[in-house]
Amino acid sequence: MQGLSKRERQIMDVVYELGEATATDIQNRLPDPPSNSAVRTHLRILMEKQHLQHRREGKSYVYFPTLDPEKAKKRALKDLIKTFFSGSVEHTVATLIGMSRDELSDEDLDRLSTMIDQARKEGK
Amino acid sequence: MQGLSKRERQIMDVVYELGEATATDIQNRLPDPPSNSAVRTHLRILMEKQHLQHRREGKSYVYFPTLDPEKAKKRALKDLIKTFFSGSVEHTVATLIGMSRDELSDEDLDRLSTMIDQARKEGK
DNA sequence: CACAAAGTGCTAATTTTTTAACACTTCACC
DNA sequence: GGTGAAGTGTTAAAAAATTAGCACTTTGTG
Repeated sequence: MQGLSKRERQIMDVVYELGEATATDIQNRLPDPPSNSAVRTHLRILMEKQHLQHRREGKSYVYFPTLDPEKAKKRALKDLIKTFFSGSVEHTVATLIGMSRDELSDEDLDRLSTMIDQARKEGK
Repeated sequence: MQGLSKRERQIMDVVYELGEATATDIQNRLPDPPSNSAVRTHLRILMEKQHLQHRREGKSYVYFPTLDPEKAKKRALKDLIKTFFSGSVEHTVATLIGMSRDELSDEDLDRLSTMIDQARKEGK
């Protein structure tokens, strides 16, 4: 009962991806979707565990993460870097750029260069 | 029985982090460590599921991932970017640099600049 | 080659997760 | 304010994951 089960993890991932979502939204995006009722049971438990909040919207509830999205992103990145990149940010960025040369336009690369220059200045 | 259970995921993460590991190595690094015997049962299942291989070394087996580490890294990054960054590599790199200015030396940043320049040339 | 130490695999029981049924609530509309 | 469609919460059964016990195997050493 500690941490998140596999299904719970999947649901949190959907919520993070969408930003916020109803039970039905989630059901539609879950792999091997269970009944709507089953999804709602998970949502209730995720509320108890404080991973989700909800607000009413018309007839239904809209669920969204308790943790600030920025923090969630950073945390996910940090964990991944620890597991797969021996904690090396540089190695991670290198892989990222290497694996997606196709997807990055010259403008994207320019913006990244600028960001790095700025980091250098601010770091000093 | 499809995909990885939570424990199995934890074990795979330890193996990726260490590169290769014995049952005891893994037991020592697992949160709420179960018996050595329990760990070994998971390892056997992960072999059946083709996520791990092993070789004998002295008395014990040393386990390592079936999937090429490079591919594993890229895959993990891709999933995370989809879930947390709407698929945007640029946004991911930006967050990465932003969140770890402290950890990156000027030399690291120089190397990253060079990498980006190179990506720009090769992309054309 | 007999022994002890360290390691292994199988099995079956326990615990956790996952599920859907069903009765209840909310809302729009006539 | 009655009706139906859409949504909700609770509960308990079913399925999956997790665990440790124990008998077996391997290896090094006298």
